[in-house]
Order: sequence, then C-alpha cells, then structure tokens
Amino acid sequence: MSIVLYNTLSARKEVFEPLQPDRVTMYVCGPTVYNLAHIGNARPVVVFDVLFRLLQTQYREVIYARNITDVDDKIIAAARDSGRSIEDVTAEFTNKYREDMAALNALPPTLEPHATHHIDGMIALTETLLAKGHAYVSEGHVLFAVESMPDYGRLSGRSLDDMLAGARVEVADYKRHPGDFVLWKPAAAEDPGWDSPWGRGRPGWHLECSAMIRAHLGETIDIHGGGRDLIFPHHENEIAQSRCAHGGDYVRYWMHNAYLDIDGEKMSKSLGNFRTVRELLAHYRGEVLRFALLSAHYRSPLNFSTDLLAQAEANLGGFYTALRGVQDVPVPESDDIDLSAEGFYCALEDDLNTPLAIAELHALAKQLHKAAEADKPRLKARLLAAGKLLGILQQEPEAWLQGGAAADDIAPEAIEALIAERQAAKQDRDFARADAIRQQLLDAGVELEDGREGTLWRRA
RNA sequence: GGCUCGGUGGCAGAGUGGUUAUGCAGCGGAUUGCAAAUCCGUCAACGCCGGUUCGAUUCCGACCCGAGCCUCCA
Repeated sequence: MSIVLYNTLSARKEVFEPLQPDRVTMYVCGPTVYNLAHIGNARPVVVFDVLFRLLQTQYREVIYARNITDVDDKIIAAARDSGRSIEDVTAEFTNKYREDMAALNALPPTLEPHATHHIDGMIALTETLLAKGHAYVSEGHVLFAVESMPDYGRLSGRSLDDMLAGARVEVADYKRHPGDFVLWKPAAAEDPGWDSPWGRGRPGWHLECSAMIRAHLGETIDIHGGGRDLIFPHHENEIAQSRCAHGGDYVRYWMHNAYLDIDGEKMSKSLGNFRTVRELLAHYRGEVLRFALLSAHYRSPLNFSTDLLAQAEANLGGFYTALRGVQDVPVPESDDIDLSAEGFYCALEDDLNTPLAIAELHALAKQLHKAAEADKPRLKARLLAAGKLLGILQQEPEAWLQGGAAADDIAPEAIEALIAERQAAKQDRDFARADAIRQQLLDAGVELEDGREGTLWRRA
C-alpha cells in the first residue's frame, strides 16, 4: 500500500515517501485575488483536494498550504480601474474564491498564507541571495542571476542556451542575462510598497511562494503542485531562489495538472469562452462540476463542455440512484473498510487515476443493485467511502435526485399532489389520466418511478 | 526556432506485449397497465508507415496531426 506520484522533476512515476514518516507537507499555488476564479483555476484545487484526502488516509499529519497572492500588478490595475482600495479588492475576491472552492467540495487547506503577510521573509530571502552572490542590484531592482546556478532549468528541461535561442521578448537592459528574474522591484509612489534595503518596493512574483514555504513548511517540502504553465518560469524560479538560499532539495515531488479547454478551444477572454466557477454554479451543482473535473486524469487535457457536464450529471445520478435503493440500510463503521483492498483506492494511489477510480464506483454501484440484503450494508459503506475520498456522494440521495437545475420549475408539494392524484387514477384503472399526469410532470422536468412501496420522483 | 506532451470504439475516457476497461449513446431481451429504475445480452477502437517479436494498440524509428511552455496565465 503505497502512493505513486508522477514527479515532473524526474518525468516519471515515483513511490511517494515523505521526508518524515508520518507527516506530509504539501503546497499548491493559489489564486491571485483580482477577479473570480474560472473553471480552469478549479482544476488543481479539486485534484489536489483528492490528493489531500488520500494522503490523510495514510499519514497522521498532512499540512496542506495554499497561498493567496494579494500583491500583484493585476490587482493594482483592478483596484485602479474600479476606484477601490487594494484591500477592498483582495478581500472580496479572497472570500469569493473560498466560497466557490467550498461549493466544489474542496476542503479548506490547512494553511492559507497571504503574500502581504510575508514581506519580511521575502526581503530576508533576497538579502541571503545577494550575500551568497546569486543576486545583484541593478537600477533599483534586485535580480536573480540565473548563471550563478549550475543546474538552473532542470525542472522545465531547458538550458540557458535554449532560452537564449528561443527568446522572443525584448530583454530589459538592466538584466545581465536575459533569464534573470526580478526578486524585488521599485514601487511607484501611488502603488503599494514596502520599505527595503533597496528602497520602497514590492516583491517579484516568484518570491512569495519560496518565502511562505520556508516560513510555514520548512526548507524542504514533500509536494508542490500547480498548473502545467507554472513549471516555467514560476516553479523553476522558486527552485532557484530557495535552493540557492537554503541549499537542500526545496521540493521532493513536483506535480502539475494539465489545462482544460472549453468546447475544444483554449479558454481565453478574447474567445469569449471564459467560464467562471460562479457562473457555472448558477446552472450546475458544485458536485457536478467537481465530478466533471475528475472525469479525466489530471495530467491529461480535459475538454470542458456541456456534454461533459451532462455526463457528469448522469453518472452522479446513477450513483445516487443506487444509494437511494439502500437509503434505509444502516452503514457499518467506515473505519473497518480495508482501503488497500479496494479498487478505487488502488486507482487513486496510482498517481490519482480518478477515471479508473470512477469506473470502480460503477462496479460497486452495480454490485449494490444486485446484492443480497445481507451484503448491502458493506457495499453501501464501500461506495460511500469511495465517494468520500473523491469528495462526492455525501448528500442524501433523495435530496440530490430531487434537486438540480430544474428545481425552480415546480414545487415539491405540487409534485406530491399530482402523484397522489395519479395514484388515485391508477386505483380507478383510469390509465389515461395517470399517463396524462406523468406527461405533465415530465414536461416540468420531473420523472416518476413507480415502485413496490410507492412512487418516487426525480428531476430529469 | 528550442523544450515537452499527446493522438484509443458515435462521444467521454482508462489500460495492456497475447484474455471484457468503464460510463453515456445505440441495438435486442427481461421487468412494467404504460414508463422509469434495474438486470441480461449485443455492436464497436487503438493516427500513418516501417522495425523488433511466435505475437504490438502496448516496445523502437520515421512520418502526419494536435496541444502546452519559451519570463501575464491553473
């Protein structure tokens, strides 16, 4: 029973072993709080939430930190454009981010450090890098000298020569090497800034993660995650800063999720297919969005479409239908489930193979439908345990099936009344009337299921 | 141009050197007053060309196509 993770650094799957036997440290790059989170932002949150849940089944202590970037050019611009204060903007979008991620059943991280609370640490880190000859001051900026680090570029698999060859951006003339990046930059008088040995300024983008990891998790952490696009330059530069300042390994397992597309196209503002989580939540329940995000492996591109969401909805409906069938079956203590023997668990242990895990849920649901009464409690417990690990299936089945997008169309009381009327019609063998009611409800988005113990209904 | 990753049945999406992925959709059947749900059965795939092999979708090479990164970006 061991977790295997794909490590970007080695470009292969590795058996996961934390630095300390019963304690895991994990850091995931969080949002820059200047606008609403989009569905692409939600992918790493959901993926690493599953990892967080998985790790907690094996390790006594799992410290999961996800930062809030609350100082950044885009924030300054957003505040200026809306005539609001920086604090006002960052507070609003920090809160909305938390709400949106909670709606996706993402557990709150253990720690949520804010960049602006760690300016001292960033200045100290910069001073260390200067003292060790890895950084230099130029025209008010402090820059990291990439040539001072022999294996710079290892994470992203590129050399300084490659980068020179591929340079397509004009190089600022205060840089010694085009790859040098800003640790500290001067702040305009009207912009937020902090006093430093190099004048009033603010930190470069990469610095905060290095400083906050050092402050909260130590010099070497087990897992660092984020989107693929962060491999270079962000994570490469974090490595450079932290390893040159502190030595050691910095991060033992680097994990990166692939992008998602919208209807086959890259999501972008210019294409007009930018989908915020908040907007999607108006049409789909968070659990549906979450399931859709988990329906492909995290390292594969995922095409986010209405079709995908419909499939997610259908899959979840199927699981909840299976659970509804055993609503009154008591669940034994979930603690006595041997996870290591469970297919869904082994699937997740293998680099978070969520599609395979979901296939195992289908197998469990099928068994549950066919099970003898005596076997149902155990199967129900196993299905619920699997759902819990994925962050789904924890609602009351009846509530789930009767909720959904069409929930405003017709009230439950009206549905129940029509069902009663139809029941009476059936007693009188007035099937024409009974079928008319069925059709009427179907038109309102409600499907009826006649069973031995009465009629159940669900939103279609 | 440099670096990296992919191309699986109608769709989504795992996986494997030789045996059913799974789900949705379709088709046939059971069940139902009719349905739904459920069950049983069924159809169908591994970009192209070579190579290695007793055997390749799986390994190797070329090619075609697609995606990402190259200092805004999950």
